[in-house]
Amino acid sequence: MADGTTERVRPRDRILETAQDMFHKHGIKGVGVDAITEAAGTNKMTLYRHFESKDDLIIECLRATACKAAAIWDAFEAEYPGDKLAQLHAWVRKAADMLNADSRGCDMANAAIELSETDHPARRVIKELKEAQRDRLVALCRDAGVGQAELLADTLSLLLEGARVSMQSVGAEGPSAQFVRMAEGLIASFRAR
Amino acid sequence: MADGTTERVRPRDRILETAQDMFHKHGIKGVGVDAITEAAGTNKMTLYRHFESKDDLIIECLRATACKAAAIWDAFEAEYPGDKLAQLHAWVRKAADMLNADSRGCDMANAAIELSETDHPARRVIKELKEAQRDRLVALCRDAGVGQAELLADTLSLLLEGARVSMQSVGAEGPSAQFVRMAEGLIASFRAR
DNA sequence: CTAGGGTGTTACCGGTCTGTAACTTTAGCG
DNA sequence: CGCTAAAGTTACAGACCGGTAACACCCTAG
Repeated sequence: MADGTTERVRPRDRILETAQDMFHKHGIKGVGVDAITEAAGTNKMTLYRHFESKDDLIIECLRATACKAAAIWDAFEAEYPGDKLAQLHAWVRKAADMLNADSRGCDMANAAIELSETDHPARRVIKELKEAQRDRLVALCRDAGVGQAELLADTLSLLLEGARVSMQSVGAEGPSAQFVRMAEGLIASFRAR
Repeated sequence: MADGTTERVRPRDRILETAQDMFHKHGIKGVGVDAITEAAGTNKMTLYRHFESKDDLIIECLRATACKAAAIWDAFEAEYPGDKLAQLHAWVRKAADMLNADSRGCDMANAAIELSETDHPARRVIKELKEAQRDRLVALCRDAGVGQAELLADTLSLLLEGARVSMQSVGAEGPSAQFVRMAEGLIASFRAR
């Protein structure tokens, strides 16, 4: 009780934060609600008072991580106000940094793979959030003055998605090591047109 | 013998085939050994007489799918003997075909994501098999007369890997729809250098 | 025909999972 | 202070999981 961190934050927020972390590290099907509540310093009943089900918790976690990702995007605009091309390069750099710092990839993509049931409630949420991120990257490419902005944005998307999954199957020394070179080369190539 | 109507496939092979299919469709953690044996028309005891554990079965399934993938590669050489550039384009076409025909992506990548335990026995197998595929694609690019063959091969790898996972999170109308255009554009770009 | 190995069947073990019920304790607040 | 709502505790239900034991069967090789 001396440490205020576990006491100050509401149980719901502690559960959400802990669940995000554990889902990310061990996968959704790799962690049970008991483990989450224990790590969050609470209990199962409290979890089920705040979330309808584990699926509901999963969805809330995905929304929360997407929210954090959006904050990172906002930071680009704050760092290079108006300079969309600089923001695009910052996006590449940030993506590479996150690749190096964490080898578990994208929570939404991982969830889509784990939750193979086509009617899983999290699927439509994943699609929504991913489409929003795609729209944002397309807008960034377009505003950076790139012709064929959609194609560049989609190519960068696939490259990053591929790098994140390649990281997990062959490690950091695999193809993902060249991500920055690939991305920068693509941007230069599209701008030259 | 020579009785084609009742093709008696050995239980081990039936189990292996069925497990590959079910792991692919529902994920590794999404299907139990009971479901596999039932679908294979046998029982759990027989499975454990042929495989040490579920983990062992997983590994054998991955090896089997990698073997099938290798056969597809061999088909390229058979179809365009000696013409490595044609084989590379065939690789792109085949990859796109498989993307359209099946939305569950690569078994090895999916397994790497599902089996988040860093010391899981399947992990080293996945890495081996993926590295072999990478080597093969690098060799194909090099023999096709492309400068910077490694970089092209790695870029194509990431694009395909990304397309397969994007397919599962945002669907076929997402960025993965442009895979062929991206890949062909890249090959042309690398060859022009 | 017989022996034996591969196979099928049933039952079971110990553990884990999501989710719920009933009750007690705590914390905030007028 | 006392009231109330939130949170903690314990126990449990019902299903599923990977894995094993014991035993009956059947097909074929010798």
